[in-house]
Amino acid sequence: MPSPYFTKLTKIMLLTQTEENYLKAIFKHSEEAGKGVATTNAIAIEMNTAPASVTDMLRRLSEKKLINYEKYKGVSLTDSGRQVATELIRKHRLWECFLVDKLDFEWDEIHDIAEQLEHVNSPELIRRLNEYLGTPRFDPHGDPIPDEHGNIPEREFITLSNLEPGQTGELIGLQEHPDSLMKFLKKINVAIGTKITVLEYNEFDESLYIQINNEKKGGLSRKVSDNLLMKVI
Amino acid sequence: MPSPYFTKLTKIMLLTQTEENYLKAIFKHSEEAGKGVATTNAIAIEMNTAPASVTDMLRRLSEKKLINYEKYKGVSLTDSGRQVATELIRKHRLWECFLVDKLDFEWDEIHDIAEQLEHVNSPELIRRLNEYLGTPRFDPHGDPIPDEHGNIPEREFITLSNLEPGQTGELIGLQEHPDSLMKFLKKINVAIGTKITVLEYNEFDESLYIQINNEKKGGLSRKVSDNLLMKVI
DNA sequence: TAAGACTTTTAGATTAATCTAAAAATATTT
DNA sequence: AAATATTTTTAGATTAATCTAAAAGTCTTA
Repeated sequence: MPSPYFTKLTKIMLLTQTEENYLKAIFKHSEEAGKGVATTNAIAIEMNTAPASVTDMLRRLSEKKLINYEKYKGVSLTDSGRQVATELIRKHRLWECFLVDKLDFEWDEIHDIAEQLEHVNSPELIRRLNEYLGTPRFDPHGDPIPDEHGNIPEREFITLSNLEPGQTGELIGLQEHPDSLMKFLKKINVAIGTKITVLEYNEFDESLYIQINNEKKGGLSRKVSDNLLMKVI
Repeated sequence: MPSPYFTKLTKIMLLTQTEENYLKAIFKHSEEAGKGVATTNAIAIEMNTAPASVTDMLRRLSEKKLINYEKYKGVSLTDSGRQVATELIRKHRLWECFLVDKLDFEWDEIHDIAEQLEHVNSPELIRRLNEYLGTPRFDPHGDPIPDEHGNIPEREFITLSNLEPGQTGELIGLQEHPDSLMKFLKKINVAIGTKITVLEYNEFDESLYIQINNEKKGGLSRKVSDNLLMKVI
């Protein structure tokens, strides 16, 4: 309707998967990382490309007004860039819920599949998927799922490494979730929701002696306990 | 394991989405259409590209041994090309089942979404999705779903236009399913499984006077009745 | 603060997928 | 079987996304 009266042109810009992935990488290394801006190098490492390729893409994303970019000064997302990024994260995490809740995948098997599914473009699909899953707020790794407006639920947590001997907490998420960590946790029977009691703190290597769900006891390295996000109970 | 003893190198060739779409188009215009070979022009129309682009792609698919191609002679799928094509069709139709059965989409809303989902690459995902859906043999349009080996269930049918007055049939599929046809059928309350009785044949324009599910009566053009695949009951 | 180290950008190529225009091959019709 | 029409291929460009090598900018540290 070419009328002079319409006020808001919600331009639906079709992005390539690559562009989408760059926006996610920028989100991760600026806002999510707590820094204001992402650096070219960080993005290159995240995307597994040469820094020169990143510079090139930054120029293009900047032209499309998805990022704020000044040469040599790092990069941050504009409002519309942030909207795209959080929508992708929302889609990724909803699909992860689907894979675990409905198709019985395990939490260490879903990332690569969700990485593909997140690029499927259909707002109605996501609306219905979200409803079908019961509007989950967290994904199978405990990561918060942004809502339609890009608001991300806050989690209050303390890392297991910061619990005092005697305290018990419930696992609500992971700081990072590399495959190796998830496989290890599976082996010792720790998952989202598991209760862990700190029995002893070992000063020498900063490891913990813990009890899992009031049953098995065992040791846990500092590196692992740093990655476990707990709610004290 | 670089051993001289392994015999079968199941080369998993990663194809681009575009290449995959060409293979589907070739399948549609050769085997599925009952012809031996697909022509450059037919593929160009199907893919919405210039014939020159098709020629280019044919050269590349031929190099990858996915098609049999001789200049000016048309093109057919090799065994591995056919395997890729039927897997795509399988994925497409399983996703369509998911969209309708689980997310309550209607049959005229699912094609474009399934067109994207079919390119997600994860055999395990499809294995589980198929199981989750109860191993359906036909999709929401009544189209047969190829099995893992590319075997396509046969349907026996007669078009509604070939039923005699007095005969009743059940709708089991559509010859083609453009949006306009599906929307029309929705409006007159005809869907897969609907029973249709032919009451009269109108010689002048070859239209039919029919009764739907022993209730409403109405007329149907030849063009529509040619597209309705029925099982006589 | 100047030298060296590191980061980032520029320059120039490459590949996949596309286009238009023109040439070549095949098919159809008189 | 010529002439004409249609289909298909070739030739030469273009765009997105990537690369390597080299130049430019910024940071760190001696």
